[in-house]
Amino acid sequence: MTAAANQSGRRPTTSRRLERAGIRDVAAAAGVSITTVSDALNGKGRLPDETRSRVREVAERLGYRPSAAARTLRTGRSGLIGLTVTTYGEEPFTFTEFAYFAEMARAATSAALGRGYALVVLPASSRHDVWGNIALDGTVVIDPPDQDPLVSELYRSGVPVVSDGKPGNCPVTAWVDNDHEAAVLGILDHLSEAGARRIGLLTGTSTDTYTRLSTEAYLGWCAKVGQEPVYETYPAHDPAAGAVAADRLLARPDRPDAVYGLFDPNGTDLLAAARRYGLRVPDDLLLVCCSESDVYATTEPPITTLSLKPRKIGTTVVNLLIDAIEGVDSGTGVDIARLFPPRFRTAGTGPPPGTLMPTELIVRASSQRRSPRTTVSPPRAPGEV
Amino acid sequence: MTAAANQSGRRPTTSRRLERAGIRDVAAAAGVSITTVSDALNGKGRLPDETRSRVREVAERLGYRPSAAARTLRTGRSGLIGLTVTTYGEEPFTFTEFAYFAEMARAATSAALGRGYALVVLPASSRHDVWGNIALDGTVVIDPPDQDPLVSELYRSGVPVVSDGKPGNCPVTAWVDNDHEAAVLGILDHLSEAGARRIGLLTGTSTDTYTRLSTEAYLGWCAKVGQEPVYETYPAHDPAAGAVAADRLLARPDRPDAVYGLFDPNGTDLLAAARRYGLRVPDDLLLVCCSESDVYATTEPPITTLSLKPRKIGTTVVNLLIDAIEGVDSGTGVDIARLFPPRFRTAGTGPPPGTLMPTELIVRASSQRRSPRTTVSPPRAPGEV
DNA sequence: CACTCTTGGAGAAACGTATCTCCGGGGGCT
DNA sequence: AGCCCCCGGAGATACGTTTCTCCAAGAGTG
Repeated sequence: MTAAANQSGRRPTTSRRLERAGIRDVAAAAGVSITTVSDALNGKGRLPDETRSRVREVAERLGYRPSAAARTLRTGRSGLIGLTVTTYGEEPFTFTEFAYFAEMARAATSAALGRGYALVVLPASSRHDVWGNIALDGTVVIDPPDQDPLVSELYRSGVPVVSDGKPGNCPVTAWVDNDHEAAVLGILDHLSEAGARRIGLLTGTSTDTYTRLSTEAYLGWCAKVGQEPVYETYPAHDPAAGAVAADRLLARPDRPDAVYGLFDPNGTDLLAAARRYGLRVPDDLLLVCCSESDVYATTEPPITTLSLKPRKIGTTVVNLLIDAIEGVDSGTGVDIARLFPPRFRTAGTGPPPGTLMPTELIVRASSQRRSPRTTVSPPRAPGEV
Repeated sequence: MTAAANQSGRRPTTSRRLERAGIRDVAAAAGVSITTVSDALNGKGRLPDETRSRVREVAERLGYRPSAAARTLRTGRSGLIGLTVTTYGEEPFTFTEFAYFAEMARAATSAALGRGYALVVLPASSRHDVWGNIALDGTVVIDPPDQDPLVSELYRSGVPVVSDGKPGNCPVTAWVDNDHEAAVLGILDHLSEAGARRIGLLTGTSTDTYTRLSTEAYLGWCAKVGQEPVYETYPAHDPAAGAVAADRLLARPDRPDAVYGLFDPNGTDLLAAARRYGLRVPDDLLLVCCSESDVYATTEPPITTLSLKPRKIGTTVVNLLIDAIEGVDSGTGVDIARLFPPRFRTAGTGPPPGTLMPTELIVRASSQRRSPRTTVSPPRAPGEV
C-alpha cells in the first residue's frame, strides 16, 4: 500500500455526496499525516510553528470541524454535564422552585460554559433510554430524594454527581447547600426583634432536605423559646394549595402575629389571606417568605424575603463537578479515592465533602413593625456557617 | 484466531481496572455474536424471542449500558438538540424575555424528551469551541438577528435549524412565530373600545423581529386611524432602563391615556410611573403589557397582559425540528430538497416554511375603563392568523 | 431426490479521532 | 570517527457501536 493510497483514505468506490471534511482530508491536503494534523490542531506533540500554522490554515480552508462523537469516543469525555431536577408532575421542572431553579440553572450554564462544558437538562423522571443515550461527563442533581435510584446508578457507573441540597442516602461526589437551619433561626430572631410574639410557619409536606431542615429548625426554635408551634403544611408542588394553606394558617384560633413562608408564592398568598381577614401588614402581621423573585420589592407593602442565592449555588455546584471530572481523569487514578469515596471501602472514610453557602435576608417593610428607619440590617450575619 | 479468542475481545494483556461491560462482554457471556446482541437489544434483525430475551437478560445482569459516543459516531445521531438564545450581555439568557424564555425552554424540553431527545442550552455568544465540541442533531434558535453567522454556519454544515421568531436573512429549515401584527392591532382595538383616545407604546431599541413587527404594526395603526404616534424606546435588555422610559412616556406633554408595553417588566414600571404622576389605573390610564408572568393577576389593579403562548411555541418548534431531523435521515435523501431548501438551487423555491401561532389577550381591570362586568372577552379572536 | 426459501446468526467493515510507539536523520560531543 | 540525543513526524491501533453481507442448515416443494 502506497503512502498516497493510505493517506487518501478508505473511500474505495462509494464517493458519498457532500461529505464533510475529515481529519484525513486535511492531512492529505496539507501533505502531512493524520497524527500531525491532530497534534497541530490540539496544540500537542512537538511541531514547529510553521507546520502548525500551515495545518491550521488548511483545516480552516476546508472548513474542517472535528467530529465531537469521535472525539468523545476516543477520549471518553463529552464536555456535557447533566442538570437534573426532581420532578413532581409531568413537567420537567417543578413549579414551586421555579425562580430558584431558573436562576440556578442560568448560573450553572454560565459557569459550565466558562469552563468549556455545556449543560443538558434532564428531568429525573425521564425515560431511562434518554439517560443512556447521552454521554455525560458528570451530573448536577437538584435536591435528590433519599435513596434516589438514578443518582445511585450514575454514581455506580462512575459518573461524578454533585448535588444541590444535602443528599440523604445517595452517594454523591460532593454537595452544596444553604445552611437552612441558620437561615430559619435568623428569620425567627429577626421577627422576634420586630416584636413578634407568636411566629407561624407555612411549610410543605414533601420530604426534601430544604423542607425538612427548615421545619426542624423551626420546631427546635419553638421548643427552645417555649412557643407552641403554629404551622400549616401543604403540597408545595401544587400552585393552588398554597393559598388555601395560607388561609388556614390565618384562620386558626391561635393565629400567629408573624409568619414565615418557605416557598416562593407564599408571600403573595399570605398577603391576600391577610387582606381577607382584615389584617394589616406589618402592623397586625409580620411577613417573611423565601423567594428569589423581586416582585416582592414592589408589593404593597414590600415583603421581606430570604434569598438562597441560587446563582452562587449553581456556580459552586458546577465548579465542584468539573473539578471532580477533570481531577479524576487527569491523574493516574490516585485522585479517585479522594473524589469518589469508594463503596467497597469500609466506613470511616467520611461523608462526601459538602459546602454550606450563605443565605441573604432582604429586609423590607413587611417585617418591621414601625417606621422603617433602617432598611437593611440582617439580625444575624448571613454568611455564618 | 479462534472464535473464542475473537469473541473474548482484544484485551490482550492490559486488564484495565473496573472496566464497564461492553457489547463484546455481553456477547461472550450470552454465547452469541456481537451482531446478535446489537439486534436483540435494538429490536432489529430476525431473532426468535427466546434469543432476544436471553440476550437482554444477560445484558441486564452485566449492567450493560451502550456507549452513547460510539452509537453517535456510528449512526450520526446524538439525540441532542441545541437551544440557543441571542444574548445581549454576558449572561446566557436575556433578562427581558426571561419568563418567556423559561416557559418556552420548559415546553421545549418536555417536547424533546417526549420524542427521545434532550436539550442542551447554548448561548449564541459562547465560544466557538463549545459549539464544535458537541454533536448536535439540530438546533432551535430564539429570535436570530439578521445575518446571524452562527445560524448560517449551522445551516451550511447540514444541521437543521428551526427558529422561534421569523428570521431575517438567516437560512433556516423552518420557523415559528406569533402573528405580532395581529396581536398589536387587537390590543389597540381593545384599548380604543375601552375609551382610549391616544394610545402610547413602550418599545425597545433592538432590531429583533418581535420589536420591529410590533412597532411597525403600531405605527401603521396610528397612520390608519390618524393618531400621532406616542412612544418611547429603550434598550430592553437593561432592566433599569424600562422604568426610566415609562417615566418619560408619562411625562410627555402629549401624555397618552393608554399604553401598551412590549416587555414583561413594563406593567410594573408603568404602574409605578402612573402612581408618581398621580394617574389612576384604569381611570386615567389604560394599561396593557406583554408578559407571561402571572404576577399581573394580583397587582393593584390587575393588569391586562398579552401572552405569546411560549409553551405552544416551544412545543411546535421542537416538533418541527425533530421532524426535519428524522425526515432527512430516514429517507433516501429525497426529503432533503423539501426540508432543506438548497442554497444551490435558484430562487423560486420560496422561503422556509413558517408557522404563525396565536397569542392570547388576558383582559384584566387595567384595560377596562369602568365596572369590569365582563372580565374575559378578547375583542378580537386570538387564534386569528 | 434436487431445488429453493426461510430462519438464525456470524464476520467484518466502517464511523473519525487521539495517542502510543517507533524511526530516520542531523548535529553536537567525546 | 563514532555515539547519543533530540527534532519532526509517520504508522497503526483502539474507542464501542451499527449494519451490510454472507452462510449454514433445515423445511418445504415439485
